[in-house]
Amino acid sequence: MGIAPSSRCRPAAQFQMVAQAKKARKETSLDTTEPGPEGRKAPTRKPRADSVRNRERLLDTARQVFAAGGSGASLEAVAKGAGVGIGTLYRHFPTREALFQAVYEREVDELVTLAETISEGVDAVTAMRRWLHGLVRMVATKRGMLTALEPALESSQPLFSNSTARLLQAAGVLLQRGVADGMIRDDVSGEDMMRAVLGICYAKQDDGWQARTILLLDVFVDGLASRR
Amino acid sequence: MGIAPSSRCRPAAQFQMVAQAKKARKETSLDTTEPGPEGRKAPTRKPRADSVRNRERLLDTARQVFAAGGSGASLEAVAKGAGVGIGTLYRHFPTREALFQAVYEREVDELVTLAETISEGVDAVTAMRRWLHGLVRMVATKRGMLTALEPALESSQPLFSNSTARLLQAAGVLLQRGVADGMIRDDVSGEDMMRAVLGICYAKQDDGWQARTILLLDVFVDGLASRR
DNA sequence: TTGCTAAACGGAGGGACCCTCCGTATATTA
DNA sequence: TAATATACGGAGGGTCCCTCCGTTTAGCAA
Repeated sequence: MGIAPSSRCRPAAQFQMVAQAKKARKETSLDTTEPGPEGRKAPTRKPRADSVRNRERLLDTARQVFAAGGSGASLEAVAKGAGVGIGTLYRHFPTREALFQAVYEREVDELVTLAETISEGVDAVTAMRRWLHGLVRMVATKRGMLTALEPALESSQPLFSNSTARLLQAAGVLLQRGVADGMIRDDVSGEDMMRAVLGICYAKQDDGWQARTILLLDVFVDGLASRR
Repeated sequence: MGIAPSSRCRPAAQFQMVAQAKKARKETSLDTTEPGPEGRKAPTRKPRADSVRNRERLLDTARQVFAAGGSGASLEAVAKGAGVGIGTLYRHFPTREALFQAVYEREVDELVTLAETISEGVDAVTAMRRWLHGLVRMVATKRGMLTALEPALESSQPLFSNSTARLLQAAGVLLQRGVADGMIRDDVSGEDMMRAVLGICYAKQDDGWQARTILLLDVFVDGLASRR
């Protein structure tokens, strides 16, 4: 019910999370090509098949559950939907954030790809505008996406996740193009911009939502493009 | 954790709230000069002293608790802090929102007053810029304020609260001045603007927060001021 | 003052979730 | 096939939500 679909908060849990966040890390980055900084002692076993399968199921289910119910959706519902115990869910994704991150990594990928392809043969401001329109369209389609992008703005994590960094960088590149051409002011960073953009995207998605949001983003881009 | 300090959501509670929202109304508007549309039958009793006192205490405590912990803060903490039972809290403020609304009505008052006084003798765009800077300063001071303003963007309520309406109107008036002078585009409503502005104000409040936010709002205002 | 009674109080209680812990089950490997 | 490193599941303790109802008390009239 918050400003996003149902979204937000999670009362006092955050205090425990602080303590917990550390021992998380490990399992989350299962796919980052990281053969191990320390030379593995034993020639580690192959990961168990059921583990891999469950992880996949959890991700699939989480995607659906979050899309339907916002980030506030129950983790227990995700576990049940995936047909695994709650313990299994927590083992794979020690924090709520870890799960989000894993689920929506792909969404971010789409955005990054879009940023790369969209700027072909148009001026920087137009490219920026198109990218943001694309972003709105994607957010409109998959309501969970905003939730996923939210952590991109969290400065709490010491060094943000891979996909966050890539997202911010994609924004930064688009900005830079404009700056280089003298079409966009140079005092706004990719992070700044994404904060404003995602902020504008929040809010209840009622009828005219998409059109209004695009208008507001255009206004913002106009502001970016106004030299002063 | 959310984008706001701790903020947001309230898992599944919202379902019950739907059913509950109706019987709320009444007590909340205790101070709106409303002598009663229907002629009172019996010459109603004077409200009990303890009731008035408790209501006041709850508001005071809630102000502090929300400021410290965001809107996600426990209502039970508020009740305990005020030295009353949880039941008493719920009798006075049947929904979480009712409590917010009552607590922050005054904050909105400040904003509205600011909007009225700030536009003395300056052009419309400058007035708008100053008002937004003032808003950021206020948000920075009282962290709970954003939480309070959030419902301003909820289109869920059939007709929004009094203070919400006044806030949006204040924004609208500032906009109109600029439109009349031809300095501000005419296709953005007060509601649109507040959505963008409050959206931009969200996000973790880390060190450079205030300065960055002001920059982003300036960019937005530049966008508003660019005729096209 | 004293009683009466409407109004207000408080907190137990049933639910939903959160996250942890640990005994049990099983996929890999030898 | 046996040994064992891994993974599984869910009970359990905790927080918070909101409702319900027996108890207390402030206003008012006698």
